[in-house]
Amino acid sequence: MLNEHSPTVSQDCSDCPIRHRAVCARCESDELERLEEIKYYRKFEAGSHVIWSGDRMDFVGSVVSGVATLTQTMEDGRTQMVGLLLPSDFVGRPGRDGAAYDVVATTDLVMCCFRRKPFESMMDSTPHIAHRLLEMTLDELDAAREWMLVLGRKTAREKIASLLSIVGRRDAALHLRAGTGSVTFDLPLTREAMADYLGLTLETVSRQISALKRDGVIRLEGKRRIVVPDMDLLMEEAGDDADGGMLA
Amino acid sequence: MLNEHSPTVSQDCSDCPIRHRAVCARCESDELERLEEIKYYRKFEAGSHVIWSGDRMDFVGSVVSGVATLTQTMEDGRTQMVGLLLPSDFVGRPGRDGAAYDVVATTDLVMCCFRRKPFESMMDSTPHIAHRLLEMTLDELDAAREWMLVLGRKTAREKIASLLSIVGRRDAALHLRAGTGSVTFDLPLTREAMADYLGLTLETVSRQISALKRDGVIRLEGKRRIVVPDMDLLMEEAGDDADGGMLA
DNA sequence: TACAGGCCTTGACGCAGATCAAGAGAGGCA
DNA sequence: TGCCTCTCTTGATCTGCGTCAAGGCCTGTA
Repeated sequence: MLNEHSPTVSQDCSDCPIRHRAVCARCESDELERLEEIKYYRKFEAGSHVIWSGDRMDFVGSVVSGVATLTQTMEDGRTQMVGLLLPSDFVGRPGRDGAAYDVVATTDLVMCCFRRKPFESMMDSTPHIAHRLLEMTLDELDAAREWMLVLGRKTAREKIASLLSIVGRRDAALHLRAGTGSVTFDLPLTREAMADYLGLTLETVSRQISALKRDGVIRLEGKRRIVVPDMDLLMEEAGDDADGGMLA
Repeated sequence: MLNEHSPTVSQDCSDCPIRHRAVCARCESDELERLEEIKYYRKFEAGSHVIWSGDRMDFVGSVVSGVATLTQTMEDGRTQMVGLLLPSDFVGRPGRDGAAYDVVATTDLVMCCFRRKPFESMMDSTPHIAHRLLEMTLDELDAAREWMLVLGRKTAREKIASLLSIVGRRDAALHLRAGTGSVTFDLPLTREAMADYLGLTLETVSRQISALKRDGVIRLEGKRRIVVPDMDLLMEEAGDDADGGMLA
């Protein structure tokens, strides 16, 4: 839309990195062929808007690579992130014309898109897609509720630890590594974006990250790469039970 | 379960008060007949648990009348409400064995229940149910995200106003009254439950309600009945645009 | 080499809301 | 009638985080 530099990319579903986690995960090969006919790839540069809140939304799609955020903004400028979109996450709401939130690429982003109307009719005809979408939506609802606990009841330190543990676990799951012991991952968010996620100010985020570093809970390699020597310790700092939250 | 006084109630779907809003809203009469065969009513007394977090969940269902809450509790006792279940709302997660949250009746409650397994197979065979459930889940996700903004970025006064405006609008929608001008409704929550919903303490809730009363934004008839002389004013106090949130 | 613009860190101070504490209503029950 | 319990209100004080402000680091540009 706004971004003129959105070349399309051509790729085959069979070697798609999110083939088994995205909305198409349950599709049989014939269903996949039909999807393949209506899909197209779009690239977004870091910082660009994928969707503007209130705009008409004529496509839905999956994040293939990169990270995007879902944010709400109040009239006076206060903003709250309400979703963090990582590879395999679904964007868009079938059955609704307008977008309810801003979607912004925080890194370079590749999305696998479908025009909304054809996708909606495919949903009606192929239960595997509708079923998978329901499952993913229920997972997102769980994640949102987990986040309500973070926003409503956790301290600033616990909030930071919660964010790191969630991203760490998602990253571990994506790369099929164990979600315990030492974990290293990129956190592709500015301090301000983290603050918007956690309902904090960027100064408080900075202070608490420094404190966790000082206490040996995390190490930084550069500004954005996080090393967690002991994932269990981090989760304890997050105030979660040892068996963690309910992210898929 | 815990409540020994759970007599079943017999009722016909055709004069069910939530017939056109619940998970069965889209069902044709033959589908309704099949649902009617596997449904049963349960009553819960105010204060009793409908479901305990972590327990095996062998039924799903709809709230027919009354109010229930969905809450999470941390090990040290901090609790956050993550859902407010009003008539027509769906309880339970098809495809998952264990309950993720506590469900507690805050008033006397009537639920229309289905055993989980039969319901799941009906979902597979009747797309109207699965489709409606997806739609309701997407609405709930929107409501949860709306609530994340409330929890993360709003002041105590705005939080109270937001809660009142959401319950007021839901109540107006249920009784098919206009959602503007003067509105009166029951708020069947204790100050503590409101605090758990809003990420506040009960003292702050009490103080802010007194302040809104003092400023003429609301009036109380008894402790639980709220009169909102001007719904637009309340929504302004909530920090929402005049056209409000996105609750269905 | 110098300068500008992002992004991040750290310090000082203030305030919204938490905490601690006391007491008032309003049933329910003997 | 009196007592108990549950819920709510209000006051006094404390504190975690926000706000304001200054400066450091890194990258890109000339």
